[in-house]
Amino acid sequence: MSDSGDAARASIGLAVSTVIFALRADDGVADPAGPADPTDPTERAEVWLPLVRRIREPQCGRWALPGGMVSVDESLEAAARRNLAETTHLEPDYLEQLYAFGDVDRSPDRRLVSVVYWALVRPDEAERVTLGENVQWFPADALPELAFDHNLIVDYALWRLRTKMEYSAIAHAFLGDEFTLAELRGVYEAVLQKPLDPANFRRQMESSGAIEPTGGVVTGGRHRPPKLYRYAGDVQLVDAGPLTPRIPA
Amino acid sequence: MSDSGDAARASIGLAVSTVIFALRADDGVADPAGPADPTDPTERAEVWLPLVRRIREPQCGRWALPGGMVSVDESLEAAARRNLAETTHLEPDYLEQLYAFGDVDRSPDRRLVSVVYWALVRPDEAERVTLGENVQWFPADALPELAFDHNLIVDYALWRLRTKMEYSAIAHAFLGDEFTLAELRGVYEAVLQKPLDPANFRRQMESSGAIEPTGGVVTGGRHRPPKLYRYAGDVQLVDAGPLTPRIPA
DNA sequence: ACAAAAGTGTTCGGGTTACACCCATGG
DNA sequence: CCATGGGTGTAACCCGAACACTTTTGT
Repeated sequence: MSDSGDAARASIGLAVSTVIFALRADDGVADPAGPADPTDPTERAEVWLPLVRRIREPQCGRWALPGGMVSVDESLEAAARRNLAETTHLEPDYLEQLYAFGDVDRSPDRRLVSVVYWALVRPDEAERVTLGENVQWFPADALPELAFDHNLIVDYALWRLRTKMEYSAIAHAFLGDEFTLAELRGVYEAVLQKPLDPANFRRQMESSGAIEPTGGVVTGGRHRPPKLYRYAGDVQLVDAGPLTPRIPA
Repeated sequence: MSDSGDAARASIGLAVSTVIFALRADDGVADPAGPADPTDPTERAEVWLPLVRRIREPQCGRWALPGGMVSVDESLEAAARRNLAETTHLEPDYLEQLYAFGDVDRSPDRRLVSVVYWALVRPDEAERVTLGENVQWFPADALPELAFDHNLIVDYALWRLRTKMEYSAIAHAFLGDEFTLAELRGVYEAVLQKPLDPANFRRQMESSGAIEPTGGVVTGGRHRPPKLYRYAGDVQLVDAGPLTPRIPA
């Protein structure tokens, strides 16, 4: 944090990028008759993310994480949100810093340091992403070769998502205000890629105090109507940065 | 990660800082009138860190984290190591990125983004720190008012240290190659600030597979000679950055 | 022999896992 | 009445906390 220093005069570019995760059913483009609703998170959902195609050198044509340079008058998170809105029209509820990537040779052009964020968005938010030649969704586990070190970055973000899902309450960022336990369990199963026991899952969630019943139910299914839940306000997200309130000792 | 952009031309300063942790006995130098009661069973080692005094504006005279600007030809971690060596002569074994701090108003001077690292050093390494008017050790839990947002940064680093101590194997970074279980337990007790049951601690460590006996013992104490241990090579540090090998699914 | 710390054994209780079983609804 | 998922009950198991107890040294 000391100022000046000769070496600093040659400027280092400062950029932000964001790994955006959403849950989508594997609708299978090769199977257009497929009945699956891509917005239904309960139907064997998977983790997807939107990428943008680079339209200039270097790495022109390659898919890359959305991002851009940081302005002098905006914070890192503000820069991430601005770039997200500009490139994908997304305004995620959950946005957390992931890591600062700063290897000397990570960009073949000029020296660039990228502070990378990761975001979680709900299906209805994901709908708003303007698709086209330049923006498209990809399944997180089967990405093409991306620009720069972005494959490494996505892998790291995926690891963080899965690790954090096990001890934190971030799953609700994929859901709306009200949800059934089956939907919540579907989020966990999609991210962790393994089936969970419905009975034990219910008890763990209820005893954690993270959720509370709204009183409503969902009718229309060919079975007993499930209760609706909402997240309790005092949910601890744990380590969403230095400003997160800590659990008292 | 896109290039150019008008807003980027006004340069943003990129700095690195490091929070260095070491364990020291509270010798009570700062409190000569009442050095802790030697019979007090709660007395144990504490977490200390070295700070440097700023010798120019802004915030001249205030204590601050060691750090400096990043050169165009060095990675972020290399910049952290270089600044550490220059200001404190430390070359820590354990060095991990903590967070990138980039609020617009965090430095009253010009716009500065700091990528902060945290390091753990052994007592023999800590000895090498050149003390004087400009460098001094402070107990982590009783810091003076530091420059800029460095109090916030240290608090966050402390939280990370204590959180990670509970699920990772970073404690060995405070110790030499060989150590007794009492010494290892002392590290945990100092960082977590609570006594641990020696019997259960032994079993947890032995069953974890993180340590293995060297065969040697320590003679000279007025008691049964304790066995010496070393860390097994395959210790998982967990989330020391994107390049850390992940636990297989 | 005694003190002190190393090291072992055992019990207890809370939490997780596995799975049997009942409930409510649409067809 | 049956199929389907929602929801409850329960026994087995695992693991950490607590603590009594034995071992081995120096004085």
